[in-house]
Amino acid sequence: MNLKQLSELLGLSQTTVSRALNGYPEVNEATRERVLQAVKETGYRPNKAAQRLATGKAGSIGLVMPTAPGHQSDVHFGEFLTGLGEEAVRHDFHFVIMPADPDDEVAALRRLAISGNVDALFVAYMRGHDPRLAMLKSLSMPFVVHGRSFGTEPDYPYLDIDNEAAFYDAARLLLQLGHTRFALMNGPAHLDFAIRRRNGLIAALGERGLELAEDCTSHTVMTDEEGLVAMERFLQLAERPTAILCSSTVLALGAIRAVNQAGLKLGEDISLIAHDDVLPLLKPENFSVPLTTTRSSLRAAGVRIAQRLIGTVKQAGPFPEQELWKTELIVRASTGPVPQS
Amino acid sequence: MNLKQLSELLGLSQTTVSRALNGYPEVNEATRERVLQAVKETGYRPNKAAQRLATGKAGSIGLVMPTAPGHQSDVHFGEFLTGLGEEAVRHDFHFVIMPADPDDEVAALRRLAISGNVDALFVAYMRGHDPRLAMLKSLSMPFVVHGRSFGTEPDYPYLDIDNEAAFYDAARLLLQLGHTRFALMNGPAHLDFAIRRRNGLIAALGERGLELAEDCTSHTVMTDEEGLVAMERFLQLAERPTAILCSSTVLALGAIRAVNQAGLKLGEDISLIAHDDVLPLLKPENFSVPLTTTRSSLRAAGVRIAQRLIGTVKQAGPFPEQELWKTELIVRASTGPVPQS
DNA sequence: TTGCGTTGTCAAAGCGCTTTGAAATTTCCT
DNA sequence: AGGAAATTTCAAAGCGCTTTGACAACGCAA
Repeated sequence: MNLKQLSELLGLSQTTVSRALNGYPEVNEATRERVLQAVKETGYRPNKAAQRLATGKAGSIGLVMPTAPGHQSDVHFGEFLTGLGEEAVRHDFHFVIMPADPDDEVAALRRLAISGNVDALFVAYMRGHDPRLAMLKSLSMPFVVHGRSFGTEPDYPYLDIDNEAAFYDAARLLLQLGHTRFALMNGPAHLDFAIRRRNGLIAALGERGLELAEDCTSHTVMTDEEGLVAMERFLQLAERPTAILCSSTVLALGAIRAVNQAGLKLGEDISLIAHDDVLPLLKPENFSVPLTTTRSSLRAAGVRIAQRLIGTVKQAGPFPEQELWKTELIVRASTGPVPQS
Repeated sequence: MNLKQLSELLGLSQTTVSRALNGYPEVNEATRERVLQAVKETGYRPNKAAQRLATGKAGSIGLVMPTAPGHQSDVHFGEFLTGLGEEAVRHDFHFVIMPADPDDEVAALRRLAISGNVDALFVAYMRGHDPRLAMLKSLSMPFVVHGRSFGTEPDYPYLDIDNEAAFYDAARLLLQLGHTRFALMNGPAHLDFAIRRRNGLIAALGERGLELAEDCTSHTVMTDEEGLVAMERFLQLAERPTAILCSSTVLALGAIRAVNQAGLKLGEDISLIAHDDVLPLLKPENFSVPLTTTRSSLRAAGVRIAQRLIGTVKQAGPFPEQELWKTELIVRASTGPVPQS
């Protein structure tokens, strides 16, 4: 069933039916009723591809999903997608997801944009000096970035959390508790959030004349295995750190296993603060020793970015171009005063 | 840059250029070279919507993502998607994801199909007597179901794991260890896998003249909180169960917390077997007491389903219509002989 | 009655691609 | 050399929709 058939059925022209459907004013109310009724009866749905071709709009936002045979799937991605979806469903928008090798992200993004399948782009996993930004700007397609790109002029639309402040504040808390030996379990070194969190920690330490030792820093993908390995390394150091900052509750999971296996007590021998993306699977309050965290909901960020993206496509703007969300520092039992020894 | 412009640039007709691009034989090799060269230089990409409109194929597979403001995001969904993506990227396919309220899945699926945006559909979260099957069959669009629908003639294309055998085997193991008091922590009662796993357990118990008590069964969404609550309830029973079957490692996470809080020892006081979807986040071997599991990789299932779906669209078939994968029973430390008491 | 502004409807063009059927060109065989 | 066959290219139609610009039909004032 297509427009033509429907209009023939009704004895109207395609134009009129199309207008009736799309809420144009220049059509008789009675006619509109009749059309709507027919749509209900026939179950007619406009062909999206044709609509897209005719209008240039498709009601969809595009994103690239990094994936590869060996590539670990990332819970953060799923959680974020849920947030996007929550908003998208309200506007009858959908997603076009292009899976791509992580090395191929720039090209994949370009393909997605040029394909003419999407109205707007969402970009995540930002890196320092991210090459995608220049490409995106040249594209004249709306986009919003989750995160920022360290070292690039921040003149693009983004939503980010204040990673630097988060870890600065977290470090300050631990400093006030008397800790002086810090370690950082971070995400991959080239990612923007990792850079900023590290800077936040270094800034706080610097104020007390302290430094972050090289061997007390780990940059890895954020899995619990890597957390375990990193923590085991820290624990074998001559000058064992007593305060750990951790970029993810996933990493913390492994780290805590290492602490337990070493027979140490979290919150007493070792204090740990992790960043909490509010993953439904990993609630800091449910850890055997509830975790002190810097918190910001990934899902909420997804909702907000979808709002901005969809709003822009629908010209419902204007939206703020840059948003920087504060994180919450939530103190639980995994932090305590520095142990006497 | 579109086909017309490109063809004018080359002094060829659109037809020839199109044919050159799509690998048709009736075009001179030299001409093809020239076209390919021009494409490289201009960065021309065919408009997908137009292609879709003209051919009826779009190189995309559609799926519905259940989502709602209160709705917990589901790790399993993300993991599965990764699997699909891993295969899709090899064929330059993408996904069209339609977020939809869980109550609206049938309608959402129909919208997605009729929209003309997708070549094939993937369907998950199957229920007993699932109403989507009849709709799908009437649609004349390829689809593959992950799971099955209990109570419906299995004449549709699916890939499922043998849930019944999995829990039957798991129960047998525990029976051999002397356990007689069983409990089941299952997923939502209307879901197909939950029905079959329960049946598997009941069958194994039946062979020994045992029954599964009503108050030793819980059907909940699979979060660690629900696992905790369910296990707490089991532990307060007069005739406390000693053998637990658990439909997810996520549930197990909560269950184990309850066991620990009650001062009991997993693998001694309580034996537990969980089904393991091989979530990267939740490795059974990394639990403080490594978990005995029935295992089947969700991601691998995703890859396989994508193969079948894409193969069908590309007419690369034939593919088996029905596949039933065996699960592995992997014994670790969370199971032990029934405690003497 | 004529003339004018509204209102409701329509035919036709166009979005960018594929594909059909025919035409132009080249190649081959006798 | 002449004609058939094979190769290469093309013009035009069509996919299903939106939108422009024109055209009836109507009511109403003059």
